[in-house]
Amino acid sequence: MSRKGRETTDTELAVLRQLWRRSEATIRELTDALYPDGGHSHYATVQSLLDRLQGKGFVEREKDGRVNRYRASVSRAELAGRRLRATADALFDGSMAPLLTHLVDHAELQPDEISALRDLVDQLEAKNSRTSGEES
Amino acid sequence: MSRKGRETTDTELAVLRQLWRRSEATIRELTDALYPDGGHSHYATVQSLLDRLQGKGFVEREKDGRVNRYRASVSRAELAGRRLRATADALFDGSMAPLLTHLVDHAELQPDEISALRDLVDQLEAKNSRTSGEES
DNA sequence: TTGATATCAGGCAAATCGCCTGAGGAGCAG
DNA sequence: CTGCTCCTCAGGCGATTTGCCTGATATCAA
Repeated sequence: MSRKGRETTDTELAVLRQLWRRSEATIRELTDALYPDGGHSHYATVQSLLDRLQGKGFVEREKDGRVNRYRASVSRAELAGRRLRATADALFDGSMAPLLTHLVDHAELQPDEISALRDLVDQLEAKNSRTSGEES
Repeated sequence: MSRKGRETTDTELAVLRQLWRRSEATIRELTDALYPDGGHSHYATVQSLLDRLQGKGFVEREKDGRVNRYRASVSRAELAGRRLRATADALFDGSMAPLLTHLVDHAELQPDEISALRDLVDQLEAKNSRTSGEES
């Protein structure tokens, strides 16, 4: 126990972002993307970030010849889910409903997003009425 | 800029929680609630937490005779909004919609919560069609 | 060999966090 | 007054985190 700080820091997240859009990358590629003029030290910085991400289980490493290839082992959506749950736990005793309400009120959705949301609610309602009173 | 760590730590949040349910409290009351067997040192700990919360603008202090009375100057919902926005910024370039979708899919809502959500969507749709194409 | 590159081990300064000590002031009982 | 209790404030401490960096080693090609 004792994850003290955040789950991921901003710089770690910057690395993850790159991995998400590439699905796989070497340290060199990541360094070039994040620090276009970076030298040896920035390379090592990225490596540190990757090490820590790996320690947190957010990144996987695979040797490809002489170089290491990294890929994200957690998706953007998963991370979002973790953060949402963390927020719900911290502020609403684990209940997600207040977050939902807040989002609907403040998300400034586009019309198409609203109708997409409506569809989701419809599906949810249908599924729920079908399985009401039964276990999964 | 550069808020490095979290916006509030867990212990700071514990203090805030107490303030939310009391609306006002002295350090003594907070200490008794958070550290039932706490002595002078825990008292000072709570004071430190309050100082930092005040520095972040989350708490206000008011002298009442000899003692200080503290109250939260940020609501639970506001803090939730901040965290949601931070998550949206970090993971979805500021867009709230993906969070909403994720929640609807994973929050395991109760039937009454679903219908409440439907009502919210209805209102949103109505308001949106009324003001479409105009500024506020 | 020389040079470029990749990897690892380890460390560093700054900041944060939770906690704590110590000094001093105000109030009250004896 | 002398104690005693309670509150406040200033300041610091050790542990940890964070982003960055140095230096050494290994592997390849020219």
